[in-house]
Amino acid sequence: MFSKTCEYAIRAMIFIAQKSKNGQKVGIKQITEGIDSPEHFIAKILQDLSRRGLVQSLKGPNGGFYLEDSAKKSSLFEVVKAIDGDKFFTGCGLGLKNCSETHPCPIHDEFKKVRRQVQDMLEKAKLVDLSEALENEITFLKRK
Amino acid sequence: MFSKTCEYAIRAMIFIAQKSKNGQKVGIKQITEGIDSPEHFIAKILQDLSRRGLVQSLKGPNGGFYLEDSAKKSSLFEVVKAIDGDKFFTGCGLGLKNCSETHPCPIHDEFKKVRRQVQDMLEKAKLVDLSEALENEITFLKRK
DNA sequence: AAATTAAAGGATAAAAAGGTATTAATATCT
DNA sequence: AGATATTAATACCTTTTTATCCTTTAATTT
Repeated sequence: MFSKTCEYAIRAMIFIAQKSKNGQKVGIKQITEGIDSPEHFIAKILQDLSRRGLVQSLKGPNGGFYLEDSAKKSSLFEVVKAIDGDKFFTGCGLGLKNCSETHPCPIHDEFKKVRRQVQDMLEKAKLVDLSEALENEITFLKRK
Repeated sequence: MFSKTCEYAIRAMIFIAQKSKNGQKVGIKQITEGIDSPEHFIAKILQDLSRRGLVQSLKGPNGGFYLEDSAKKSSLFEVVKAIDGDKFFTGCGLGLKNCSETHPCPIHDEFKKVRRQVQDMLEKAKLVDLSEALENEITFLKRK
């Protein structure tokens, strides 16, 4: 469903959300450790998300990644769009260029329903809430 | 959602279903033409599906691909599983190895719902029905 | 000034997508 | 029956995209 890059991005964002309470920041190494991902790869992904303003960062000692309050309110939908683009949410399920309402592909209507549901699910998934569930150990990103 | 290979596979299978009425067969070139796909690539995909018994083929003059009655009843779910595997339908949405009911990832439950819906949609999508809609020009695989 | 940490850019590896050439099977035509 | 034409199967090669790694630079604190 998502690219590997996107899976890492989602995991990292939820992790950062969890760790960045009252102004705390979290470094690449901790993130790598916390979500079990390749260090340099996640660094590059976060640079990307940082440029787009989805995550904040600070260099230097005690620097790291963190989320402003406004960023904590963002949803997985924004993360997914930033990394994987919106092809899934707007394009044809069978990859046809000229698929449309008036010229639909064989799975046009059904696919539309499904992707609407995916989008709903992602929009409802706010980083604040996800990180809270993580904090309360209702959900997990790593082996116990 | 699906790999490009899988998109081609689905398009090809629906096209073959449409063309293989009363024992007729359809060659690679026609398929390529009919679904707008790279010739040799689709050939390779069909070999794969043929080995798995999802499509039938015959070499030689007037040879080509066709579907037995039983194969026409198969659904897109089987096609997708044959090409992309069942990772999407069984694996974790965030790519976690050890995600489970008792140790769920942050989107575990929601993802389960979505993928259940995708599977339902694919299981209901039988090749016979899809090819009929195509025949009646209710749906399309190519530019008009 | 020194130490720390992210940013940036590129190098390498692996996987997916697409292409080429050869071989095997089958029908048709002598 | 045998030769020929046709068509899918097989094996291998190239390109493109995705994923991963490494090295250097820039910013910030102490």
